[in-house]
Amino acid sequence: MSDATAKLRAVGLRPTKQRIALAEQLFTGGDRHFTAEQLHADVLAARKRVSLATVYNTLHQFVGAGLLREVSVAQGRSWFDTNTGTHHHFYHVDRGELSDIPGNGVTVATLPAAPEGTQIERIDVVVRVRNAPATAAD
Amino acid sequence: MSDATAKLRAVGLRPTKQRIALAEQLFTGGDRHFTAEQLHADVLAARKRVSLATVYNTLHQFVGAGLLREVSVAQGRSWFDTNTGTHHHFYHVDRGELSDIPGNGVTVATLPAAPEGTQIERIDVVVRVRNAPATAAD
DNA sequence: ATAGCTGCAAATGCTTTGCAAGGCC
DNA sequence: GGCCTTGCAAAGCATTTGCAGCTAT
Repeated sequence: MSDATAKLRAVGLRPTKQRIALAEQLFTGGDRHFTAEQLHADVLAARKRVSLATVYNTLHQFVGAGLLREVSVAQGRSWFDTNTGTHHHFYHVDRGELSDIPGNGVTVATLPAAPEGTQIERIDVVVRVRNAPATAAD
Repeated sequence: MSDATAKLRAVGLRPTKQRIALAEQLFTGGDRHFTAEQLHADVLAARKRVSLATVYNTLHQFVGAGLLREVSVAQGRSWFDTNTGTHHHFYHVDRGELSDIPGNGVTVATLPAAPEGTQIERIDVVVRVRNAPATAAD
């Protein structure tokens, strides 16, 4: 029926009701950026009952399974992204919203050498934007 | 005596004992990266008495005054940086340490257009590194 | 049947706040 | 002296955890 089930099995997670509900919510439609609470609210709105604790647990399992990516943009709140490919973000400071930077709007030209004994895991680029001030006339 | 006092006055902050103690701790020596608790421990080690609450409050005042920059790399913990110029960071995932990327090890080649009605405030590049696995021979 | 999951609520960890006492100008 | 600061402890949030009951296989 839903391929959410298949997706879960593929990464070795038992397809339970709540994991399926969350997976359908997340992987249906385009890319999404959200916090645990937002997702929880969405699932409840879809009349599926899942506790916040389970949302958190599941989110981390999904990240571990490579189904999601976690993004650090604001202290005190975790953001998740269904787009696990290479791309970067806009973070709207005033509105507290995260969005993908379309296409290859950002390119990191020079790669730094990782410090002794370390290797690069990932590069995160966050372009912080804010409401533009009113134009001259006003 | 200490130019910490002058620095504080320059940004309109009354030079109190604790603000001076924190400023001296921060702006003496090279660039520093730290969390509120680390700074608190350092100040106590220097035999200055400042409460954690005051450290947090002061840190935010310093950020507001442009004396410090706040960096978001890990959820649940705020990092601060005495280097307010344009530069980027390495975040050592395994050790939970933040450090500057020397020189211009990173260059953002293409600047994305900010979304309608917004303007770019700042671009943060965080290169996440982790311990390199043991080499082949083991 | 059984190992793995879920939900609740309590616990945790970082950060903020309220308010009385204290310090700088 | 007056107003801004500080400190303590309590409050606040987001997130994690313990454990009994439930469920997919």
